[in-house]
Amino acid sequence: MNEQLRAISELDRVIHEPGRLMIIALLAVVKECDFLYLLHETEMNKGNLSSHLTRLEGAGYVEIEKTYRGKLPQTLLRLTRAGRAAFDEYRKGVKAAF
Amino acid sequence: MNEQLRAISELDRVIHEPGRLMIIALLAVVKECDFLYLLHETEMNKGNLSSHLTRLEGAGYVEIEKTYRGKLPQTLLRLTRAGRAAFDEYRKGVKAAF
DNA sequence: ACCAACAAGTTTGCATAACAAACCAGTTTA
DNA sequence: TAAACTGGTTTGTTATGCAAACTTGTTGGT
Repeated sequence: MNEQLRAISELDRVIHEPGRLMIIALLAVVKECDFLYLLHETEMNKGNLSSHLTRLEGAGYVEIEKTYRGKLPQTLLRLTRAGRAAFDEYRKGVKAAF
Repeated sequence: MNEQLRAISELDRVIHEPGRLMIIALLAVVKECDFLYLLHETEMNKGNLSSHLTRLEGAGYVEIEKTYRGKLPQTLLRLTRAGRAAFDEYRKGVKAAF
């Protein structure tokens, strides 16, 4: 297998999924945001966004903090250190593949 | 949605799958090859490779020609014009996303 | 001549995964 | 006080990727 194909085959599938890639790319820039911001920015539906976030949390890439804004629930999201590292790695892989 | 996210969300899912991305990246370079070459080069198993190729054929991205090498069957693969165009588009999307 | 092993793929079955609809707890508005 | 809205989560269905098993034919051994 050549280098290009190797790079492709080693891409992190958790990050590779476009829905999650959008989430991570956003969090990499804004550091922290809430569920609704992600919802509007990514144009996903709520169920979808929720499950992708849960998946990212399970992978240790995203931190989910549940709090309140006034009396309404609010979910805050941040990239973990591991998440940032995985994203950097993913980008290196993409660069290597193209 | 910002430009980066738009680019991500519009990535062609048929091409985005790493298995198929490897196939297409290879075919984009070599123009034509056979099943076994792809098999060894991508390190997939046969079943997997076969179904990805069928999917790519269904999308109109790859042409499958069944022939013989001596008495043994041989399957030749080429990118179609549409396949090349889709791959170019995909790469533009990736560039735009990172 | 016959049977086992191999070549080149394809089909089948299963476990995940993505997606959207339905749901839920609490809050604000009319 | 009931209807509608907020901010999500859970559930159910569909699709997908994957590998094991199968298929069709060929070659090799005895």
